[in-house]
Amino acid sequence: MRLFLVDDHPVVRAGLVALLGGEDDIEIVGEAADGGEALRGIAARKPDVVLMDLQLGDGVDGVEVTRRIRELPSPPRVLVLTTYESDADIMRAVDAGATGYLLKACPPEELFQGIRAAARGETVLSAKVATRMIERMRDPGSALSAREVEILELLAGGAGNREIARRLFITEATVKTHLVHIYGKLGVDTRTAAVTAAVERRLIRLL
Amino acid sequence: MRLFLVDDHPVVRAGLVALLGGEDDIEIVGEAADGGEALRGIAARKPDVVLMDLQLGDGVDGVEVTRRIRELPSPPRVLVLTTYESDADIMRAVDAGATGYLLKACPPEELFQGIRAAARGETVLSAKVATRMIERMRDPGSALSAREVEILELLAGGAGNREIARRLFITEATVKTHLVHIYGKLGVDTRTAAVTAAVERRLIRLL
DNA sequence: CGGCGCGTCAACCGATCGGTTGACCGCCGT
DNA sequence: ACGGCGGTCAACCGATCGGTTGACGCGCCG
Repeated sequence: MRLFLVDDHPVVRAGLVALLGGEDDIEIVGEAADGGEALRGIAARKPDVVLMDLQLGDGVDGVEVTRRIRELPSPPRVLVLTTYESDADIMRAVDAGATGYLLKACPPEELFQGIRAAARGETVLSAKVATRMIERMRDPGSALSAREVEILELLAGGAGNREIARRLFITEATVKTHLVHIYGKLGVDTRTAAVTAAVERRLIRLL
Repeated sequence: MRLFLVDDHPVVRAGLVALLGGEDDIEIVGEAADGGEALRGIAARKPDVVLMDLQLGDGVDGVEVTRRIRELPSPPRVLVLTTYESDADIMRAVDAGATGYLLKACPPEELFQGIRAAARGETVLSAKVATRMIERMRDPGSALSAREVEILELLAGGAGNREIARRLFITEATVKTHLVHIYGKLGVDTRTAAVTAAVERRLIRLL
């Protein structure tokens, strides 16, 4: 099987090469440190599976690169191998066409099996990632409404209830009602915690 | 020179072993995936330099492990090798006694030279980290103190003044004093705005 | 030596926030 | 047509926060 590596850390690429060198059925046909290199290399080397990090450093998002790869003619499977397990990252990666989602902290054997499974077209998730997903399924009510996200964005800017009310043309009372709902859905109990929780889940974006 | 690796990712450890295997003057005498393993291993193997990741996964902070290592009798140098370059991480690591701070994204050659420099007791910083530090120096007025950053991090977690006080073993009054200073330096006037401002300036990192 | 910045603490005040209860309206799906 | 959900508003209370003033000890640097 032909494998292509995309990771901005030389150390990680070297580690994958070293680890996978012992697996006879896996051949590493190329590496890339950023999105452009990845797309060019993959078009040229025609791998079966791409191992993709989501944090590519140069500001490029691995999710976008994944999407572009999947738009190629007869595209390879893309297996995400990254550090974090935020549900937003997982959802976005799957949405972009990723075949699986593994964590860098997983034991090497899980990685080997995951790559082989991905090559067969199977969906593969790290244990921690899988539990996260089903927890999310179980409570679909935790999705924030558009209005609540709007409130959250102003919240992140440091606005007080009064200012949020003014900017959204509603009363302070309504803002407080929304906040209580947001707290409930995010599992927090202060405005500041709500902001960080929302950022972690990529519900809102800073800057 | 005797080197010890601390990183919770098997892939990264394998990568370091592979990369450093080509350097004749560097011998890897041990590895650890978490804080406890690290302290036991280092006490037993007596390395000259420890390569330390700050994100150790099991909830343990690499900074704390670094501090403990430096409290050992005739401690090894600790060279931090991690993914991020937030001011908070850098300052806390240096404060804990780290000899240097390198980024995983740095070219291997920089890593090799860094390890050798650390063994000689020199302070070594990645280029990006160094620029960050001098930018800080140029405008000391707006630079937050280590203590203030510590407060900011708890703030970002949604902690109230009381909880911050409890966790830092100081009184609520002191926390409020710090907050006023932080507001002044960041040019904001609420706690939530302080968090977003700090994140944007990469003074702290979420998650 | 004398500042100066940092970190610590105290007491106080008004403003704001967190949380609750209860209510009304409009839209959507069964 | 009815129920459910999202969005709106109100009034209330205790808890917390924001901001101020004033104070003390410490280490660093000129």
